[in-house]
Amino acid sequence: MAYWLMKSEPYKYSFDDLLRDRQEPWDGIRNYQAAIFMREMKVGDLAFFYHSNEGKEVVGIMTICRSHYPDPTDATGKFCLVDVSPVEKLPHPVTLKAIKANPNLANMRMLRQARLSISPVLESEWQEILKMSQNPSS
DNA sequence: GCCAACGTTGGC
DNA sequence: GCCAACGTTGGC
Repeated sequence: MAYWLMKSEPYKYSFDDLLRDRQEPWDGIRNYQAAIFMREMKVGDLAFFYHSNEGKEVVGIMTICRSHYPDPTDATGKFCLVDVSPVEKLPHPVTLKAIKANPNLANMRMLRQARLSISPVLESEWQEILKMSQNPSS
C-alpha cells in the first residue's frame, strides 16, 4: 500500500467538504507528474489532505476509493482523476512550518517540489506526521 | 528541439 | 498582493 499527499485550497474544497460528501472525484488536475502519480494509486491507498494557501497544514486522512479514470472536466482527454473518501480528521493539524522544522521530513517530496499538488509520501514520513498530529504544532 | 513568453501555484 | 518557482505553449 502506498501513501500520498494531495493539496486543495480549502475555500475551493476543504476536508470538511469531503467529510460531508463522503466521496469525491479529485478533478481538475492538469499537471503531468501529478497525473502519473494518480495512475499509480490503488484502491485502499491512503493520502493526507493538505490545505494550501489558507492554513498550510495537513488536516486529515483520506483513502483512494476508485482508481484512475479519464477526467470528464478535461476536454483534451489527457488527464485522469481518482475518487477519494475521508478516513478521519487529524487530532491536530500539522502545519507546513512544523514539517519544515522537522529534520526527519527534510526530504519530503512536497518540500522539494512545492508546486506539485499530488506527491508520494514515504511510510516513515507518514508515521512521523501521524505522530506530530497527536500534539498541537506551534 | 529550443527557448521566450506566458500562466499558475502557493508561500510569504 | 507580490513574486519566485516552474510547468506549458507555441513560434521558429
